[in-house]
Amino acid sequence: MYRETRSVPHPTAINNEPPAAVEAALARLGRNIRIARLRRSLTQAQLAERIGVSRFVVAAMERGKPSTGIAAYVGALWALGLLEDLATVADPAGDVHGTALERARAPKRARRARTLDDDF
Amino acid sequence: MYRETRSVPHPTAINNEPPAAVEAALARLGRNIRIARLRRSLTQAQLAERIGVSRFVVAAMERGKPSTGIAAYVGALWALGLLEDLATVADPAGDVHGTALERARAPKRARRARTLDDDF
DNA sequence: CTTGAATGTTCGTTTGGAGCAACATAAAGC
DNA sequence: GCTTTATGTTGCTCCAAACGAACATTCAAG
Repeated sequence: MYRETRSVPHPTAINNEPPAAVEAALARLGRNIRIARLRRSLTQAQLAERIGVSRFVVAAMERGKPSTGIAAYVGALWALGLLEDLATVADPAGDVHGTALERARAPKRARRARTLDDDF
Repeated sequence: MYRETRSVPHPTAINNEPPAAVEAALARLGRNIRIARLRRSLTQAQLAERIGVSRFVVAAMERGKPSTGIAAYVGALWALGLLEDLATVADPAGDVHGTALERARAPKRARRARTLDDDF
């Protein structure tokens, strides 16, 4: 019997009540996208057309809506010529924890690390 | 009549067939998240629990699935201690187009810019 | 090598996201 | 001021994302 994770139907927690830090990050990202759009004198509808979604999705993104698909966000960055900014996100080269702690390992699967490495 | 945007039922284009650049960016982001997770010796299920989703969502993210909600991705960065990497994305301060071309404007709404500024 | 755990994969069910419409509001430009 | 147009908001329909379960596969550690 084997509980995969927990028992939630579909109302995903992360979408309904994201951690404050996540919510703040999304809000800022949305604001940034909005500013970039306005600087380029694009309407929500125009940006939406370039991305291939409705204007409501653009509006939702600019409010930092958590449940909107990531493709819309990345598509917006792409349409605004800001896609390169994503390259540094979670980049292994800049991952302090990684480069410092790993040092010659590259496991393809995780393994129980019940050591004192419980960094949380 | 008033056509808001165009007539697509729901199978959003951006999710089904993202531009190659977008697809590549998502694939890389997924790989980066996976590497960061493995470096921290976390299983997909463990990371999923921290985020508040099922392990399948984590697996989907690591494959760069476009239609997965952005909250899951940002939540993963958060759970991995990499949230700060998002701060620079679409940051107005680093937006070349903006800082150079704007120079003293902050419109709250877009307006027809039919000039030769059609940067696309 | 053996074994157990992590990951991949598929299926059915449920719920919410995305599209569209219609209208309200507000700001930009005259 | 007035007009135009971008943006906000609500309600509806439809489809896919997320869940859970069960099983196959593949790696890691002993």
